[in-house]
This record gives sequence, structure tokens and C-alpha cells, in this order.
Amino acid sequence: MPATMTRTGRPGVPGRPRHTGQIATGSAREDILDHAACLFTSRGYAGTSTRDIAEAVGIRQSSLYYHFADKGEILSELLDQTIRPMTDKVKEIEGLAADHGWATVLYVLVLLDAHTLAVAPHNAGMLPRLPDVARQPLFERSKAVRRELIDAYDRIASHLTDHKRHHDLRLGNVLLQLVEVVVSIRRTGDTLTDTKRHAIAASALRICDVHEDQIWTVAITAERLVGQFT
Amino acid sequence: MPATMTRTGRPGVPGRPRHTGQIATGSAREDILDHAACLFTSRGYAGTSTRDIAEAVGIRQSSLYYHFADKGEILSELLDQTIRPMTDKVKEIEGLAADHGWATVLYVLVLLDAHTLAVAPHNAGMLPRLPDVARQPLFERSKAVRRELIDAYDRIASHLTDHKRHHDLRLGNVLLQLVEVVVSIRRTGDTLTDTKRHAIAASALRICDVHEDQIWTVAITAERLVGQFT
DNA sequence: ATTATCTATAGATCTATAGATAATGC
DNA sequence: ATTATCTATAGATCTATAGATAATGC
Repeated sequence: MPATMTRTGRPGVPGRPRHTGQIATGSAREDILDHAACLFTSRGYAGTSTRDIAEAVGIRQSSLYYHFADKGEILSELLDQTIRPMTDKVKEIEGLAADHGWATVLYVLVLLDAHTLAVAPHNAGMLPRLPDVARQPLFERSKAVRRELIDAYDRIASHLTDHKRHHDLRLGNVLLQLVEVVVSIRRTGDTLTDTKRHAIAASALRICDVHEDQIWTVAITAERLVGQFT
Repeated sequence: MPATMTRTGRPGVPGRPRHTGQIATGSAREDILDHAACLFTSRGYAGTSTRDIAEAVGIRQSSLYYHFADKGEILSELLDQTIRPMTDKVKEIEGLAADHGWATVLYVLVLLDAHTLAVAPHNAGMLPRLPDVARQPLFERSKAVRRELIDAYDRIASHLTDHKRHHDLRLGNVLLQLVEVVVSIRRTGDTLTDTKRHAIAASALRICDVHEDQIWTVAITAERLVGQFT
């Protein structure tokens, strides 16, 4: 057997071969994150063992620790991936108000948040809502980010609707909850079509008392603007 | 020391005294359910050990098994308590449509579901949404119940609004999601006031294109009818 | 005798570390 | 030499069972 012939017949990768012989589809690190996302969302964080993850990836449990310091670091990485895209753009989007009005701002923000939740791998957008995740001391930050998002929705809503009408209900809470219907939709196995995203955004405007005939013009403007942010 | 004098000084209960000496505030079984609800909602189901529960109650871990066959039975009991009240009344409420119209039916159902979520001990209404809970094979039933509720919202919504306008978005999903804002509100530490419940119900009607001037008359009728069901 | 706890423990599982090993690359 | 895995295992923890015990009630 020549020296260039590996036991698995798949040369080219450094490091000891896996016991299964299978090779990472992406980088090993990405593979781990992807399978972890899948397991965390289907069994919960505490309900998923490091062994579960390793088996899904096709490596031994202890090999995870070559790529991540501990289980929490895997989760932390996933949270960053799914939450950051949302808050990064908020300020910028609020800037659209001067030119296009607050209804358009709300519509655009809902479209983008819904999109972020829709494309997150394995519905990982649900992770910040899980109690076992929220309890991890590391993740105060991701809770803060969520609060920021609610505040943004609150500010926007306050420009659109009469506060007295909604009593002491914080609309930011309601609007974020509405957007997160995307998680529910994906969980049932459905996919989020473009028309569904628009239906959700229109519902957000209706909750804020935007008139029906205004919604359609806003939708068209928003659809045009949303491209800048994706 | 006379024979009637117990070591703990708290006579009257049969059975060996607890190591802490403390006595159940309700029945021991209720105490366990209450503390389990608190822990499951704050740490997740898989993230809560039977030892955690026992410690909260003030008994030894193994003593739980006198009252419940296993950990899953505790969860099962909690799910029943929080889901049953919702579906029990659905058929009856839909019967109101003949006399009062579908907008009123929707308003009443939202008020009642929001109320059920609001009074569930320790926000236990979130349990059916946790992935580690949903995965328990025992709980196919509670998932079926949830689906029934979405179907009911779907039927009601279909009488109120043009399906084309909402495209392929299933409004049942959106409406249940909206009602579950109660869970979010409670999680932030807020309480659900009566006015908030009405604001949520009104939002549900707005999503279904019910006209603003109709909402207020519906609200009054609904408030009168809702008493029958609580 | 019945009830509700206790102590003790088996056996499974879980996280993380230590150190060996089998590739590549220089 | 470097890289990415492996094997082996320590030590913690978790669920559930077996059997003892300390109350009450008859």
C-alpha cells in the first residue's frame, strides 16, 4: 500500500480520520453548529447531550472539545448568529421614518425580522425563548438584545396608534410575538412564503390601527426598500 | 415525653415526618405540582431534576415517587391542568355565533384563552411550547389539543375575513400566537390586567379586518357573555 | 395497620480532561 | 510539526427501586 493511500480512501484532510470514516460536509465546526441547532430546537438545550451532538456529526463525544470549550459555547455561537441580524439594522430602519413614515418603518422591520427567523437554520430563532437557554448566565446579553427589539417596536407603534386605545398593553411585546409566528409556522413543517411574510406585516399594521387603504401603498414602498437591508 | 408529643412538635399528620420538619402547605401532591411548574417554566423540563423539585418541596428526592410514578407523570398532570380548560369550552363558544355573530365568538374565545394563560400557576401555559416537553411521547395528546385550538381559530377567522387577503397564512396560527403574548407579558414580570385582555382581543379582531366601530360593540357584548364560561 | 416519609444505593448517563494516534505538510 | 481526531476515564449527577422507619388511627 503506497504511503498516499489512506485507510478511508478519502485523502486530503489532515488529522486523524473519524471512526466512521465520513468527512465533514462543511468545516467540522459548522457541522457541529448545524447539528446542535437541529437538536437544541427539537429536544431543548438541556435535553440534548454532547454525545447526541457528536453522534449526529459522526465524531466521538470528546472530539467536540477540540472545537468548542464547552457545551455553552456552542449555544452561545448559535444565539449570536440568530439574534444579531435583527438588532444590527434597527436604527438604520428607523431612519426611514423621515422620508416614508412610521407605517413603512414598521412594515419593513416586520418583513426583515420575519425573514431572519425564516432563514435561521433549523428554526434556531426559537432558542432565545427557551427557559433552559435564558437561564444560562452567559446569555444576559441575548436577553438584552431582545429587550432592545421590543423597545424599537414600542417606539414605532407609539407613532402610529393612540396609546389610550391599547390601554397599558405594550404593543412592542405584541408585535414581536406576532412576528414570532414564523417560528410556529416552521415548527408545523410549513415554509414561509413571501406572501405570508406580507400577510404578517399587514397584520402588524392592522394591530396598530393603520387604515386598510394605506396598508397597500405601504406594502409596495416597503417591498422596494427592503432590498437595501438584505 | 408523652406519646402524643411528636419530634417536630407538629402533630396531626400521619406518615413519617420530613427531614426538614416542614409540613405541606397544600396536599403534598399539590405542593409537588406547584414547585415543579415553577421549576419547569424557569429551567425547562429536561433542565429540572427530580432532586431540584424535591428540594423545593422540602422532601427527599425519592419521596416524589410515592406520589408520582415518574417525572413524566408530574409533567403530564401539569399539561392537563393548563390545556384542558381551553378546549373544553370551544364548541360551546362557537355556538354563540348564531345569536351574536362570529366577531363576538372570536372576542370571547380570546378573552377566555388569555384568562386561562393568565391564571395558570407559574406561567405553566408555556409548557406545551417547549421542545423537550413536546418530544415526550406521552404528549401527542396535548399536541393534538393544541392543533384543535388552532383549527377553531381558523374556522372562526374564516367567517370574518377574506381568505385571499391573508394569502396562504393560516390565521389560526397567528391568532393563537397573539393570545400567547400573555406568556411573554407574564415572563417580563408584568401582570395581565382586564384592560390588557381586552386590548389583545381587540387586536385579534383587527387582524381579522373587523371594523373599528364594530369592535367596541362586540367588546361590550363579549364582556357580558364571558361570565357564563368562567 | 396505614400513611408518608426516610436512607441507601444501583445503574445509567453526562461533561470534561488527559494523553495516544493517524493523517497531512514541510 | 501540525492538525483533528481517537480511546479511556474521572467525577458528578440523574432516575428509580428496595426496604426501613416514624408518625397516626383503629
